[in-house]
Amino acid sequence: MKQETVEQIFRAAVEIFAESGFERAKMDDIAQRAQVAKGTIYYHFKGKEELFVALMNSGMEKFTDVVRRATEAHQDPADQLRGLLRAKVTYLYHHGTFAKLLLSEVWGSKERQQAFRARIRDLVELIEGVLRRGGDSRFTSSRDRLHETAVAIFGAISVTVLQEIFRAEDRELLEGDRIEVMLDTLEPLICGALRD
Amino acid sequence: MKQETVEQIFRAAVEIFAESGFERAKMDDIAQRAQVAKGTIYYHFKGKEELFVALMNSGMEKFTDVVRRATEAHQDPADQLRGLLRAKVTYLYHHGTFAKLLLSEVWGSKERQQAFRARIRDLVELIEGVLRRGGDSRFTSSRDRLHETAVAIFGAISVTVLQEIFRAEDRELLEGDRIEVMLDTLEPLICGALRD
Amino acid sequence: MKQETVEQIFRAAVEIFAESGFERAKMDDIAQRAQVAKGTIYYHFKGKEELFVALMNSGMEKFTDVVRRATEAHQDPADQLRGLLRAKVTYLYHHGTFAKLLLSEVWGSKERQQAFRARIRDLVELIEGVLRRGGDSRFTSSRDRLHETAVAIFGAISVTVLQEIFRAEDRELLEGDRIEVMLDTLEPLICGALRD
Amino acid sequence: MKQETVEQIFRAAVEIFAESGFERAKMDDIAQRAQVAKGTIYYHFKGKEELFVALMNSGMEKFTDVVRRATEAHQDPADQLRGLLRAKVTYLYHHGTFAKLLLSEVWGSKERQQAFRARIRDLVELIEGVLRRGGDSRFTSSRDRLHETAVAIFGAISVTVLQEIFRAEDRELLEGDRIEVMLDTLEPLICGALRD
DNA sequence: CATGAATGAGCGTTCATTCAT
DNA sequence: AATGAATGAACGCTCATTCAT
Repeated sequence: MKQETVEQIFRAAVEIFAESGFERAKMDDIAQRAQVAKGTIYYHFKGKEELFVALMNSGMEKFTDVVRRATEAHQDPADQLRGLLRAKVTYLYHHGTFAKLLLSEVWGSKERQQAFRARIRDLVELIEGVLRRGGDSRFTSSRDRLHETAVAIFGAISVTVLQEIFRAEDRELLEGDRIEVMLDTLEPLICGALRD
Repeated sequence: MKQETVEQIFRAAVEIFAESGFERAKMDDIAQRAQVAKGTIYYHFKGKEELFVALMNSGMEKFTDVVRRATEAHQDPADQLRGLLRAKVTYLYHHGTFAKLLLSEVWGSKERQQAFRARIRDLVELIEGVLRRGGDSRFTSSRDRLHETAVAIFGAISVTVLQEIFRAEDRELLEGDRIEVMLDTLEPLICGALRD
Repeated sequence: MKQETVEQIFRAAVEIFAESGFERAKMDDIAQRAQVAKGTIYYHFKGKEELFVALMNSGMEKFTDVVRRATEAHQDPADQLRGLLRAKVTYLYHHGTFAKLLLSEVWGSKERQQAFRARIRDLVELIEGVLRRGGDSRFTSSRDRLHETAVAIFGAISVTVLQEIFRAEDRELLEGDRIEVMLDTLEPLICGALRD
Repeated sequence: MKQETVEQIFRAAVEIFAESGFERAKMDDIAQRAQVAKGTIYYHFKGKEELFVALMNSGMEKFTDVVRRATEAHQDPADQLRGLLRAKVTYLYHHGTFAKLLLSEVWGSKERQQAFRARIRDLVELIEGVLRRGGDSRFTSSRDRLHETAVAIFGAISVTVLQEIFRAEDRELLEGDRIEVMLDTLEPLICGALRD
C-alpha cells in the first residue's frame, strides 16, 4: 500500500483536470505526468469519474477545513466573516487549478453535481452560520434568505477570484497584493450583509 | 436561404448544449432534435465550436440588450442598479439553459473563454457604469476596485440564480415568487456598493 | 442505404469470427477484411455482440431453410430424414466457418445462448417433426423422448461434420466424397430412430 | 510444496472457466475465489493457458478413467456399450461445469484444440474399441466408418447431456431421473450401431 | 440547400503478466 | 511459497467531420 503512488496520481490529476477540464483531460496525460503506467491509475481508481470525484472531495475537504479554521479563530461575527473572506480568497487564489475546477466542472454533469452538492453545502452553511450569529440583522428573519445570502456571497467570492486568476494568467504574473484589492472590494459588499 | 433551418438548429443546439455541456453534447443529437440531417449543420456552421460560439454570442447579445434597456429605463443610479438586478435575475431564471452554459462553459477551454470575454466584459461594464454614476461612493476612488466590484456583483447574481434553478429542478417546480426572494436577498448586498 | 457495405461487413465478420472465435475476433480485423473503416461497422451495427448475433441469426435462418426444403421435398418420413441428414451434412461441411461458430460459440455466454436457443429449437423441431411423422416407432410414445432424440441426432451430425472439417484442415484438403462417408455412417444410427 | 494451494486454485479455476468460458474468465476472479493472491497462481502455473490445459487434462483423465472402468466391467460388447453410455451420461450430467467446457472450448483456438485432440481421441477410441468388438456388424468393414461412428456417438451423447444441463439451469432443478430419460433416448440410437 | 453514409484519429478501460519484497 | 502493486499492449467504441449525390 504505497501511499506515494496515489499521491503522485492525485497531484498529476489536479493539474491535468484543471488545464483541460474533465472531458478533455486524458488519462494518458495524467499517467504520464504522474510517471506511472496508465494501468496503475486503474489499479487505484475505478475510472476517470471516480478519480475526479475523489480529487474534488479531497480538495473541497481541505478547502473547507482551512476556511472553517479561519472562521473559528474569531469570536465576533464580523471578524469571523472577514476571516472567512480572507481565507477563502487567499486559498482559491493560491490554488488556481482547484478554483477553476470548482466553477467550471461542478455545474457540469448531473452525477458530478450530486457528488459536490454536499461539499458545497458545507461551505455555504459555514457562511450561513456566521451570518446567523450576526444577530439582529434583517437577514435573520428568514432562514431562506440567510441561505440565499450565503450562496450569493459564495458566488461573489468565487467569481471574483477566478476572474483575477485569468487576469493574472493573461499578464503572466501573480501579484500578491491583488489579494488585498479583492478583499477591499468584497468586504464592503459582504459585510453589508451583517449590517442592520 | 431558409432562415428557418438555422433557427431550428439554434433552438436544438441551446437545449442539447445546456443539457450536456459543450463536450458531451453530440452533433448527432443536435441534428436529431433539430430534425435535420447532420450534414445540414455543417452546411450552415463550420463546426461544433463555431456553432456554440455563434449560439452564445447571440444569447449574450439578447441578454445584454435586455439588461441594458432595463438599466437605461431609470435615471437615478440606485434605481438603475435595481432595474439591472431585476432584469438579470429574471432573464437568467427564465432562460435556465442559457444560465447553465454561462457559468459552466465560459471558464472552460482557453479558446471559448476568449470568445466570451468581450461579451461578458460588456455586461460587467454595464454594471461598472452604474456604479460609477453612483457618484460619491468610496468605490469611485479606484477604477480597479470599481471593476472588481462589478465582477463580484456579476458573480453573486449568476451563482444565486443558478443555484435556484437547480433547486427548482430538484423539486421539479419553478415558482415565480422565488425571483422576489432572490431580489430581496441580492438587493441589500449589491446596493451596499452604492452606499457611502 | 448501400446494401453492399453491410454485405461486405457480414462476409468479413463470418470469416474473422470463425477463425478466432467471438472473443479473440478484433473489430479492426473485420473492418480491414471488409475494406471499410472501423466506424462504418458501428454505423451499421450497435456493437460487436449485435454484429455477431445478426450474423448468426442470418446464418441459422439460411441453414434452417435449406434443411427444411430438403426435408419437405419428400413424402415418406424415412426419405425425409435421409434428405434432412444429407442437407445438413452437406451444408455444414461446405460452410465450415459457420459450422465452427455453431458449436463453439453457441454454448458460450448466457446472453448469446439465449439469442440462439430459438433458432436451434427451430432446427431441432424440424427433426422432431420428421420423427413424429415416422409413426409407429417406439419414440412416438413420449413427447419428451422425441425431443431428446432430435437433440441427440442434432449433436451427432454437428460433431461428426465438425470433426471432419478439422480433419480436412489438418490434411489441407477437402474431399468431396467424405460427405458420402459421413452419410453412410450417420444414416444407420439416425434411421434407427425410425425403426420399430 | 503445499498441495492444498494448487487444489484451491484448481477448484476455483474450473468454476470460473465454466461460468465464463476461457476468454472471459479473469485471473483475478480465479485468484479471488481460490482465496490466494494473483501472483500465487503464476507461481504454480506458467499462465492462463497452462492452467486451463492442466485443468482439462486432469478432468479428461478422470472422465476417461471412469468411462473406461465402466466399460471394462462388462464382457459382452452390447453391455460394454450400455455401460459406457451410462457412465458418460451420468458423469457429464453431474459435472456440468466440465461438460460445458468440453463442448465450448475444445473447438476454440487452434492451440487448445491440439491439447485436447489426444485426450478426446482416447475417449473416441474407447468407443471405437467397443464397436470393433461388436463383431459382425457391417460397420466393422471400414476402419474409417468405425471411427466416424464413434465420433457421432460421442457427439450425440455430449450434446444431449449439455442440452439437459441448460434445461435444468433454466428450470433451476436437477432431476435425477432425467438421466434415465437420456439413457432411454440414446440407447436405441447408439446400440443400433451394433446391430447387423 | 440538404442529405446521410462513411471515415479514422482518439480515448477509456481491461487484464494477463511480472517482480520486488 | 506467497504476495499484490505495477505494468502496458491491446481492444471496443465514440463522434466530429467530410463528401458524393
